[in-house]
This record gives sequence, structure tokens and C-alpha cells, in this order.
Amino acid sequence: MEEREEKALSQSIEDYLKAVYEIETSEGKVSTSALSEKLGVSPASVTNMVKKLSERNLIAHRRYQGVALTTAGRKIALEVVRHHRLVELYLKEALGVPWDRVHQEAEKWEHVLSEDLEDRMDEFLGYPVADPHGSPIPRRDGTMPVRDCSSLVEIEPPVQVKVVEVSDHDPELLRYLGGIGLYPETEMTVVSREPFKGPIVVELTGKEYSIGRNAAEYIMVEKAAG
Amino acid sequence: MEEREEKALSQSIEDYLKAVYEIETSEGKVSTSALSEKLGVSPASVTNMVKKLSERNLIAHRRYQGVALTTAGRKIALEVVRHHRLVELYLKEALGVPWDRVHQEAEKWEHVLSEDLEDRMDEFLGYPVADPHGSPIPRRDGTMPVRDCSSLVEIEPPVQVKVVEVSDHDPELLRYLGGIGLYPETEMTVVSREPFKGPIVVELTGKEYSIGRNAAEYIMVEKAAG
DNA sequence: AAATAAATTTAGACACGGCTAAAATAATTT
DNA sequence: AAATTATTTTAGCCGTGTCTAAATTTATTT
Repeated sequence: MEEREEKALSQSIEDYLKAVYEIETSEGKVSTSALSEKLGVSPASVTNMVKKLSERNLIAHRRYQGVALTTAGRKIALEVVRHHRLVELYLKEALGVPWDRVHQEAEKWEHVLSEDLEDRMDEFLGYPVADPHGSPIPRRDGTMPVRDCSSLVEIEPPVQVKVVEVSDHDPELLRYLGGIGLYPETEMTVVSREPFKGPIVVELTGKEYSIGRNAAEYIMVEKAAG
Repeated sequence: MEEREEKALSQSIEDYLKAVYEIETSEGKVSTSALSEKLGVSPASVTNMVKKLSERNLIAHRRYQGVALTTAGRKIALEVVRHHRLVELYLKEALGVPWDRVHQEAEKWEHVLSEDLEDRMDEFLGYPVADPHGSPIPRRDGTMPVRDCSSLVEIEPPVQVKVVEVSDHDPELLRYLGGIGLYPETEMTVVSREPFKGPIVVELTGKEYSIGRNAAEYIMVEKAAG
């Protein structure tokens, strides 16, 4: 008598679960205020929704402590993230949308993508493993490709590196990086790291560029030919 | 001091306006019950929403009489229809979705398509004038291509005709017609129309097929080479 | 350790878009 | 013309997801 109906989750719920997943990934702990910030709603609204999600066993909540995905919640979050990242890549590859705009569009598309279309896009794209910013695309089975990379700010120059991922949170940054030809898979040399929180100097396509620490935080690289 | 903000309309509102447009087109008059039927909500809910839409000047409403789009409402309805039909064709052409399934997917996509992506799809498709079922795609300026066609049931055999449009309301019918190779643009001969509301017999690709009056109602044709 | 500040939760309200049951109006029979 | 039936509207309710203001808990100063 197992009831395994496909629950149709609201867009809001999907957004919350994705946000929890993303904060969990980048910060470890997921506070009410972090969610409030990320989702652009008041802290009180977050508490409210958190209560509902935790009644549905999608997240675990300890009062005043914070929140964590359950197995069921993580599964859904990863599906949404998969949709998001597949759509981002699809928009770029199939429709030529510039990489600083795909995120915004995908925020809407991720909620209306059927499994059938997900599969068609996946096939069209040749079963990709990363989106246009280099973020890994969760697999259909809910697993994540594992990678070994570190932030550009942690790199000891001089050394040759390959760009793995660039945060998509700031379109302005993406336009700048695109302008100098810095994308995932780009190889470059880390020339120096200026003292007193100065910029990181990198060399690519024969030119040198200074990248501020802020920006460098958001650029993940791995040792080249490693 | 003209305020021309892009109002973000809810999905519900878009659905109502589209439904009014479609019923207006096919029936002329738009009753509460027709909307209720088409949208799958109770008549009371329709009345409720109608009040809101008419306060917003998107439709005109005369109590107990019915509803009609205003100019502003028609503009929005046509934008939604344009999105819907462009998406239908895009899904078929770019992702190979069979024509009996594009409608269902487009119902969701139509609400999340940005103007930028609309333009990109339009370009990809070569500025098409009709969707996979032959329904005309409204132009960007809100005008509709005009056509001259009639229902298959009204045709006096024998005569050579070209299929213009097939109603997308029943996936089952679409699968059947696809199975016998009957699509928009297909040319065929209307062989006979059997008496006593009997079927219409047509000939295409060398074979004869009997098409019931019901189904034939939903097939629009024009005289071949006309 | 007490006082202050910051984060979180509770309480109560609201807009949206749906519902049912009952009342009002229009259309159709008899 | 009166009675019946069908359609539409009103009235009142509910769930979702948001908000603000006030209360509570935790963290940080002094």
C-alpha cells in the first residue's frame, strides 16, 4: 500500500530547498538570516516556511540554531540545481545567451522543466558535467561530480593553473572576466599575489591582469595538467 | 510623466486572458461557464477573477452577460499566445518533442519566457508564422496573420485541399493524424462525405482514410494551389 | 555577571486565488 | 403567465506565502 505520488512542490518550496543546499555548500551552517538574505524575504517569513518544510521532513530545524537538509530534501534540492545548471548551459549553447545572463533566466525555467525535456536537453548537450560558470551539474541519480580545486586567493605564485569555476552571483564580474577571456577551462599563470590584501596578478593570452581579492575569492582553479 | 512600468502579471491572470482570447476566437461570446470549463476552476472563482480583471481594465464585464477583452487585455493575451505557439514550435524543432506533447509543455513555458529569449527562439526558427498544429503565431506588434480556410466538414468533395491547422486540444487525435501522415501543409484529396453524419473520406500518400465528423470538425483546410 | 546588541521566533495581519453553499437572475418549459 | 431549470453572482471560508511589530533567545561587550 505504498503511496508514492509525485508531490507537486510549489516554486517557493523549491527555492527554499535550493537556497538551503547552496548555503550548506558554501557556508556549512544555514541560518535564518542567511536564507532571508539569499531569498530576499524577511527573517520572519523564513521561520514560517522553515516550520512547514520541517513538518514535511524536507529539512531539520533546531530552534535558534539553524537548518539542514534531510535526505528527502537534498534529493529535491539537487534536482532543482540540476535543472538550473542544465538550463543555463542549454541557453548558452542552443540559444547563444551570454553567460552573465543565463542565471537569471534559469531561475524561472528550473521550475517548469519536465523530466522529459531535462533528458532531451541533457542529450543535446552531450551529457555535460558543468554549467557555463563551471559549477558541477548533479547527475540524474542525485550524486555530484567531485572535484579538487581551490580559490584563486589561496594559490602560491608563480604557478600554472586551470580555471574550474567562477561564481555566477555577479553578472558584472562575469562580463569583466569574459572580457579578458577568463572562463572555465581557461589556462593561465598566476604571476604574483601582491601583499597587504593586494590583487592577484595573472597572465593569460599574453597579457597580465590584476584581479582584486574580492573577485579572486570567487574564482576556483586547479593546478594545470594535474 | 507617463508611467510605463512593465507590470508583472500573475500566471493566473495570463491564463484567464488567454482563455478569454481563445473562447472569443472560437465561440464569439465568452461566458462565465465557458471560462470555468476551459480553466478547470469553479464558476464562482471565475466571477471572482473577472471582477479583478475588469477593475484592472483588462476585460469588460456586463453582469450575467459575459466578458470581452479590452485593447490592453487583448495585447497581453496575444503576447501569451505568441509565447505559447513559439515555444511549441521551438520544442518540436529544437528538441524533437512530438507534436502531441508540445502543448502541455508550452502551457508552463509560456509564463516564464523573457522577451530576449522570445526573440532568440523566433530567430532560430526563422520567424515562423504558425505553430506545429498550424495555429498562426501572433506577430510581435500584436497583429495576427489572416488566413482563409474552412473546416474539413464543410468541404464539398471531390476536391484537392491543403491542411492548414489541426486543433491541439486532444493529444490522442494528434497521434492518430500523425500516424496517417496528416499534418499542416499536407495536401490531400477529399474523396467523399458519407451521408447521415458519416465520415469524410480522404486520400493521401495513396491510401484512403475515413475521418469521423467529430475529428473533421477540428481539421482546417484550404483549397490546394489556391 | 550584567548590560547591551544581534538573531530568531511568535503573533497577528494581508493579498491572492481557489472552494462550497445559498441567493439572484436569465432562459426554457409547461 | 407561471413554474422549472440553468447560469451567474454573492457570501463566507481556506491554504499559501508574504509582511510588521513585539517578544524571546543567544551572542557580545563592558
